[in-house]
Formats: sequence, C-alpha cells, structure tokens
Amino acid sequence: MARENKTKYAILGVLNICPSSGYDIKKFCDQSINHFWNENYGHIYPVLKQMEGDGWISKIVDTTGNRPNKNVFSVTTQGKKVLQEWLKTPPATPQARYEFLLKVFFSDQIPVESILGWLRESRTFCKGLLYEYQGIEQEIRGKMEDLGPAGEHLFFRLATVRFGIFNMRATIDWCDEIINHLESKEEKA
Amino acid sequence: MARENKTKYAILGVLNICPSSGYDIKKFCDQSINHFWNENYGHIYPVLKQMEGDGWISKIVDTTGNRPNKNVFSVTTQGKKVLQEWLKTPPATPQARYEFLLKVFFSDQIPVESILGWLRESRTFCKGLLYEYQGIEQEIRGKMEDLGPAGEHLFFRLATVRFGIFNMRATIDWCDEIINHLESKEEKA
DNA sequence: ACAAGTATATATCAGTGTGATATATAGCTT
DNA sequence: AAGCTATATATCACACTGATATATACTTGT
Repeated sequence: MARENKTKYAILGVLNICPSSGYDIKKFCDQSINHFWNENYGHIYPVLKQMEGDGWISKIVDTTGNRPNKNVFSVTTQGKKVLQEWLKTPPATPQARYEFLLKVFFSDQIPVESILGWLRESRTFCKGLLYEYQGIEQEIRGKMEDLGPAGEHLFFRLATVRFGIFNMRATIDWCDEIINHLESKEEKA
Repeated sequence: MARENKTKYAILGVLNICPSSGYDIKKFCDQSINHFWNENYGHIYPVLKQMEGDGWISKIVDTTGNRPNKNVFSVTTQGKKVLQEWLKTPPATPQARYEFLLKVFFSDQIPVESILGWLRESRTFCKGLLYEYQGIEQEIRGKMEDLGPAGEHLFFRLATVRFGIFNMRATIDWCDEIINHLESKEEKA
C-alpha cells in the first residue's frame, strides 16, 4: 500500500555521516543534497519518531547550551544494516511527473507565443543551474586534488553533480531544438 | 498549503481532446503520456467529482451498451478557459527526488561492486527506453509526413518524445562515465 | 538600550499523490 | 462451466508537501 517511505533511508544516510537533530537534517538536505533530494519538517519529525520506535536510531537529549533542547539521533547497529541493505538494492524507477511536458503535450491548443515565452524562460533557468553545478564541480575537484587518495570518497558527491550537468545540458539542447522549430514556424506565419 | 493539484489540468487536457470516463482517462494516460505523466484511479475519481462541482466539466451518463454505466465527462466553457490559462503559465520547478542519486551520494559506505551492479542494470534499462522512444519518434514522424500541414499539431507530441531521447542519452552517458571510473578503480585494487 | 530580524528547534495540519484492494458486470477462451 | 481479461467505479492507508504555530536566543542597526 502506498509507495515505500524513502525519507527513512535519506535520514539514515545523513545520520550515518553525523549524528544530528531534525533541524540539522533539514539543514544538511538543503545545503548538500538539495539538487536531487528534498526533505521537510512535516516528514522528518514523524519519521524520526517512527525509526526510534523501530530501533534503527537512538536519541540523546542535548541540554548543553542555552538554546532549546536538542534531540540528537544516531544510527544503531540495526539501522546501519538497514542502510547498507538499501544501498545495495537497485533503485526503483520513479513515477514520472514532468509538468512542463504535460504543458508541451497539450500546447497545440494555444498560440505559439505562449509556449515560446516560458520555454525561453526555462532555458535561461537551466543555464543558471548548469553554471552553478559547474562551480560545485570545480570546488569538489579542487578538494579531491588537495586531499589525494584520502579524498576519493568525494567521487560519489562529484558523481551526483556530474549527473546534474549532463541533465541540464540535455535539457538546454532540447529547449534549443524546440524553440528553433517554433520560431521558424512563427516566421512563416 | 500543500502543492497545487496538477491532476486537474492533466484531466482537463485529456477531456479536451476527447470526452471520457475515469476509466478512459486512466487508459489514455497509460498509453499516451505514460513516459512523462502518471495518473491513478485513487486521484482521478475524486478530482472528477470536484471539477464537476466547480463547473469545469459536465457529466453525461451513458447507459447504452450492456456494460456497467459509464460517466462520460466533457470540458465546459469555463473549464476550457482554466486549461488555456494553465497552459500559458510557466511551469513550476518540481521538487527533485532522485532515489538513485541518493544511493550514489551515500555509496562511499558500501563495496564498489554493489553500486556497479545496479548502475550497469540502470544503463541497460535506459538503453531499452531509448530504443522505445526512438521507435515512437519514427512512428510520429511517419504520420506527420503522411498528413502534411494537417499533421503539424503532432509536433508537440514529438517534442515530448524528443525530450525522452535527449534525457536517456544523457543518463546513459553519465552511467558510462561513472561505471568506467569505478571499474578502473576496481582494477587497481 | 531596545526593536527588528535571523537562526535554532520542534510540532501539526490540510491537502496532493500512490498503490493496493474491493466490487460488479461482460465477453472471450478452452 | 471455469477461468481469464476488459470495463467501470470507489475507497483506504500511507507517502509527501508546504504552510503555519510556538518559543528561545543571538545579531545588528539606530
């Protein structure tokens, strides 16, 4: 029933790097894996409770500091096993939901300028993301060179960024093809 | 609150091509836009009810035939306006959730063979999809040639298929890069 | 000094989307 | 007659989203 809860694994992965609170987890997601994964409080807190009940993670309440109490969670031995098992399993093919392709599909029902407008916008947006990813790539490559063999684990981070780059290039190329075609159609009219 | 209901627009788009029942809509989605959009009964039926209440679509009960009664829905004038408006609006950038990139990101914690296994599987899977899309592309291009100017509206269908092709090529190239790197690493070890 | 803004920290809720299951009829095959 | 597939609608538990509520503490400008 319903799809499998993937938030659990995302959280296990984050906690396995560093024991954290719900707030820390959210921050990590926003800063480090935001380009391909997203979590929100509305899911993080209930899932933390659930996983604690299942014995996958354990809580230590941090009362040091003057800030509000902090629930710091760590992965248990059992949780580590679950994470390893998930990592080894081939990923499920996700349910596709590309809103922009839905609009393209039905766009024979509106004037060409309408779709051309937002296609150009999308292309610019993708260009921006591409530059951003290329910046992150250079950053990681720099760190890897500095660290030598000790920095080899960074390859997997690099791999996720490389995907973003391949993906954005493809999308930009596609935009160019479609925009060019629609523009030549407009000229004729 | 929550994200916007996009099922409404998908259904409006389908009904605007041809008045249909919930069952027909599901069939259309599975057959024609499955590669970039997915709908299920659990959402189609309640949304149909809601849109009927809002005056976007109207129902005619089809009692002809021996089959169970069929509720056939058509888009009203108001519904057409809503659809046009949506089509003209730039699409929202979706929340990314790539499970496979999550696995890649955390894969420094497992043996290289584990990830190599499913990466090779994924590459094969993408190759299969690429061939499928290329088949559909040839089919559409054929129809467009046969129909001449009357087949121009098919360009938008072609565009969605072209996106699939660009996307799959990029993913395959990315797989090659990552697989090659990990294999050369394995040899050294 | 104090108001305003930002960061830390947790919790909850309405709503969207998923996948399975329930129900019932009709036609086709063997 | 039994078993399978297609037609047709409905419902439910659960996953995920985005906004909002609550409360404390640090920072920054005037």
